[in-house]
Amino acid sequence: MNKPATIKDIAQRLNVSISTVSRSLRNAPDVNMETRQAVIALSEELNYQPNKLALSLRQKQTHTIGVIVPNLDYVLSTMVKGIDEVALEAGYTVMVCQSNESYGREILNTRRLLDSLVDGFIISVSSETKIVDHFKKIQHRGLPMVIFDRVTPDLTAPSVRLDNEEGGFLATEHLLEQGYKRIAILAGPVNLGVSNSRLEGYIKALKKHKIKKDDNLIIYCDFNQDYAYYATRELLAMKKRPDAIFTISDRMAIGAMLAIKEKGLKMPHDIGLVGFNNEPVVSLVTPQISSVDMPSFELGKAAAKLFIETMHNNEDMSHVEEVLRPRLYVRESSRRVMVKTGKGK
Amino acid sequence: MNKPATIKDIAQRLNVSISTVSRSLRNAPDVNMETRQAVIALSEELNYQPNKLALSLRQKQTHTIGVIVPNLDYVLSTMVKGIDEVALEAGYTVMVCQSNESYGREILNTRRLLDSLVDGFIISVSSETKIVDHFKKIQHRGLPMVIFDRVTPDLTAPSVRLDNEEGGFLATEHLLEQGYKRIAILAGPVNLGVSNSRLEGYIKALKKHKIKKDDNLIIYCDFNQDYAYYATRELLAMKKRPDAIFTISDRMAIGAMLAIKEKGLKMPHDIGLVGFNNEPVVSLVTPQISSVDMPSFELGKAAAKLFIETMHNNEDMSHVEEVLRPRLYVRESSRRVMVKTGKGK
DNA sequence: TTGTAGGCGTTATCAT
DNA sequence: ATGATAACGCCTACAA
Repeated sequence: MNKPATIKDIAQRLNVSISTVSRSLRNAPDVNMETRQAVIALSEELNYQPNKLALSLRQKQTHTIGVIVPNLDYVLSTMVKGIDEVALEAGYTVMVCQSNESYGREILNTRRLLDSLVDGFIISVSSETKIVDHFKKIQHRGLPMVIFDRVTPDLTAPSVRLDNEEGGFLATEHLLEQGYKRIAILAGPVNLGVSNSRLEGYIKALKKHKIKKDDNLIIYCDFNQDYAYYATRELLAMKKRPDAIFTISDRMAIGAMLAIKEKGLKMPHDIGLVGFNNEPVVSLVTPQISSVDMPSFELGKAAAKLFIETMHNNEDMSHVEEVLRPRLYVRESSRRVMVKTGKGK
Repeated sequence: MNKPATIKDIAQRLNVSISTVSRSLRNAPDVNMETRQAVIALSEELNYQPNKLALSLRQKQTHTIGVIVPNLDYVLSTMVKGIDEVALEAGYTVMVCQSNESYGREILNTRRLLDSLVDGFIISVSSETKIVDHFKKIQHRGLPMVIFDRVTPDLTAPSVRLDNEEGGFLATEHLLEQGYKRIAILAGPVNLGVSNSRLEGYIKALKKHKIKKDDNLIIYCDFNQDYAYYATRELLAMKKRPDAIFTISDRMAIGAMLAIKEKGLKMPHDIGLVGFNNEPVVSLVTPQISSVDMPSFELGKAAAKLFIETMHNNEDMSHVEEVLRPRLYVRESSRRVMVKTGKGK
């Protein structure tokens, strides 16, 4: 039940004024060595910790970063870990809110964090979000904000993301090089930036290899194992079925895999499969699934670093755009011929 | 750049005193209808939000709960989601810190959260933690604290956990009923409570079925896929190798599975396997792995509810112990004969 | 070198 | 019904 000590307590016990104590504790210039030492000694004895609320109230910063993420699955929780690491290092505390991919929830979270007087935001946008006024409100308040992973063109803010187009390109070109001809793509929700970019990469690779795009092989579906399963079933029921599938997430790759197995097709012989994210699960299933690696931890760290910079930098950083390069991990699900890229992790 | 409005702003614009505004906003009894309405109207127009720092400073509560977890893997992040849900509902904000299974980091997190003046704690203990003085400090401050999932006998605090012994019992008895005779267990780290309890359940089941315990079949190892893999290799190299393995986590079950496959043994025919937690991954691998379900989300919610109760309740709740019952999901890795328990999820 | 006083935004007590 | 004022814990001119 012992209440934390305050500078007032220390001042009283030492018969000095509050300001002297305050000064001593923050080693201000004008203060007698002896009094200072006495203050420090006593403050340590009493286990003095400055009251953060009072501090924050006074200096109008909470040293807290509001982080909003659509969920806490493997990839995002790894990113958050990266953010946490860097933020802690820089003396910031992180407050994480999940929007559960819900637009309404995201607005709520933004408001809550704004009410909590966080010093700024690090954000990954929910898949449901089309209007971003709630985020603009943040900027309108003059608070720094960094977007990561899922960026959106509607927001002018510093951002960190993977080169998703490159990722889509890598995956698709790999399949082409393995001799697959009719490559389908399970792209994510239509409005989501990452989906589009990965799709762009897919199209680019086809173009480069002079394969003409077949819209029947481009399936938009939710970031979801079940959807991917059903979508794949339909793909495999086509007269001219695809001989390879690129899914823009591993979760979807799993769904596709289940449908492929159910149909009795063998990977990589009958059909090739490549996922995205390189989550641990891809090397646990049989066959192991090739996947484009998402450097989650690094990306999280980069986002936090960029935030700190934005924070300490008066210049306008809103056009800074950090792009990490993806790498493909080739595994059993798509390896038919000699391997050209990295293997395992 | 528009700074948030304060009651002072409102007071000035309305030519009334600060206290009148304050009263109007918190519909206190003594206040004129007209002035109140004027205040409310303006406060809405200015989008007034009370400053949480000032509030907290004044009333000495932050409405924030500090949550410390060893990691944010599937199980724990689901639990945190449960905590979050209930806390939000009750008007609390949650601050999550990961200890990364590190004792030192846990101490650091405790201190940070204490410094942040959280109103209390919801904690799951790191596997490395043997001394719990840092947690006792919390109680010493008079702050409520609830332990969940990984409880420890050294701490007298309200807790929520799974009946781990029952879980161990269920898994083991199931294997026995499937006709397995030599059942090995990959128990976790020795000091960890959950490990011991699940092991207790295992032993209890053996006793009940008059099988004598063989210490060579009890392997203590880290909560870790690789360790489990190597441990299983050794088990399978024994002269009289086990014909079933119960691992106290799914991660470990995966490790065991890899070793089993490598050895060329078939599940469930040659050897049975049961895991713990019932993570989604167990039904993605081949064969699908039987597992004791951990109701993570529910457990998280229960922990938060218990916290809120403890908070609002003056009585001593430190001996309240909520225990959730586990349930076994039988899958391919251990189903040899007629099924008696639930299937799928 | 040290102390006094005002303020951060809010609520609560006491007058008016 | 309303207003002044002190207080929460801290910092910082300014005064001494």
